[in-house]
Amino acid sequence: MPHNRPPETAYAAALTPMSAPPSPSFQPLYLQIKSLLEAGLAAGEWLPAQSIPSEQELAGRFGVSQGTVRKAIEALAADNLVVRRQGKGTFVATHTEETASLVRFLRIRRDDGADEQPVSRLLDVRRARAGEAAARLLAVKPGDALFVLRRVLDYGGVPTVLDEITLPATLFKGLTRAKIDAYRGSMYSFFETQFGVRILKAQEKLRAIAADAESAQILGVATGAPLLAVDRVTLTWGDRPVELRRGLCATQTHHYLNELG
Amino acid sequence: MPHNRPPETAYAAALTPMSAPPSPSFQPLYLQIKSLLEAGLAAGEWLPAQSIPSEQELAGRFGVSQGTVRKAIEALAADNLVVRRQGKGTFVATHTEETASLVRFLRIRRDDGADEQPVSRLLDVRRARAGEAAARLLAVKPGDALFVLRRVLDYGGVPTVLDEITLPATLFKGLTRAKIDAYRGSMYSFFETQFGVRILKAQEKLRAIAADAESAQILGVATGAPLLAVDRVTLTWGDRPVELRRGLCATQTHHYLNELG
DNA sequence: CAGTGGTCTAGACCACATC
DNA sequence: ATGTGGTCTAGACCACTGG
Repeated sequence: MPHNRPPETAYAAALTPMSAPPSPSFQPLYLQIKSLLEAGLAAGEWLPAQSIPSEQELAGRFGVSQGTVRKAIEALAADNLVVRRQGKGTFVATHTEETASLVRFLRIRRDDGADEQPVSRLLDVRRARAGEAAARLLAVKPGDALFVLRRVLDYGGVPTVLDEITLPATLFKGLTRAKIDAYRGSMYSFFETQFGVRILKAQEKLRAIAADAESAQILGVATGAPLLAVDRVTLTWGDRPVELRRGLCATQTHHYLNELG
Repeated sequence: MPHNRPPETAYAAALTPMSAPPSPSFQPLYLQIKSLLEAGLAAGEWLPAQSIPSEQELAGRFGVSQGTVRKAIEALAADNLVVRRQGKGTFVATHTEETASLVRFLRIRRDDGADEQPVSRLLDVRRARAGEAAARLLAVKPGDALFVLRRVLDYGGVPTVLDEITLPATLFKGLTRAKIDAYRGSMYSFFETQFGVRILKAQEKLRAIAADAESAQILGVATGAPLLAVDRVTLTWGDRPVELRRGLCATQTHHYLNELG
């Protein structure tokens, strides 16, 4: 079998094998293929929970060996973009039907280690306009329309986390309190299925602050009591920010868990 | 080349290829080899910063192909146990001369994003005996000898983190204040080079607490001010705990950064 | 130059899921 | 029986390092 086969699709024409003349921005084949697959995923070519083509199929399409496609897909799986299932196929990752979603994006745990699922209680949904800070973090213009919703997470009936969630209105057109109340499932599953907004990663900054009167009342602590403030920026494809979230956590019986590898 | 070659060393005799009769606790060859290499690392067969044998060498020693050894080593590298350097070899990971160490195990950052290296100031070193809680977390017996040291991390000259570090005396024989003061480098580099204690991973639990009088005075905040409390259990080979650490962080100008993948 | 890890290919066979 | 991903092998060539 000759090493240089003819390109079989438009894809293959864009690929640069390692044997090509050296270039300052060279990428190995499998990373180029990973990027192509990532672009397809971002473009919605394959939807969450659907399977992507088999390794054989992709190898033929790209004009490379199965092993090279495998390395690309393994890299996607390492980034939590797809899930591989032996005997079945490779599937686009989703926040629905995924227990990992709660573990991945909700780090609050009971002190005794028991894994207790919180119950979410929506307080209010309002419209607002982006201030300077929010606009910068969300990559929108100051004055752009936003949704701001607040909710409480009850752990074993005890209010423990007060979340204020800020969303750009353009990405969440038609969001209403009724829709949120009607939805069964996690917030990010809601974003994904109802608005096509795929949450991929997030950055959190943690601080200790003193509770203001309102937060204290909602969380059942004294005004001025120390609270764990978790400021999250949530990202989708291309590291575009799509959510701002401030969580205030009462840490008398619960804590924020982090594993350092 | 025949598929079934004779075992070349005692290692190879212990390996179970996939073609063997199915067993309840089967592991693929590359994971078995990973375990063997991990055992060698834990036993100190290759010391930090030294190189391990080449892929070819190991493939011969284990009686498997180079590709299988490669997968084992790649898994070790993903666990931060070794570092691969093209053209040079594969090296045992170390906390010295490693900028990643600070990034990996110290998550406090300045709010403005500038990466400022903290300066460590040792307050005191004392001997103590393990209470119930410390004994359980450190897997020692209550009453066992401990070292407890306290230090302050100054960021830009401003005291920001107050650490209380608890160590089992058996693992850190001969630890004195003078030795710590004399050492240039990170705490974990100190453990590694002076006591042969290799820090591999850690688990942190974060809470917001009110500053007691002494901590407040050291950190330059008011008594009762909210502080971020970071309770860390640090682990070495075999997930054996070797350090307990409580960090109290003033989060007026700094925060604890966490990336959720 | 030789030796190392990094990429890529080709093909065999195994384990699992579905029909 | 078929198709999927998972393991393993063998060998080629590339890229980087150092003598």
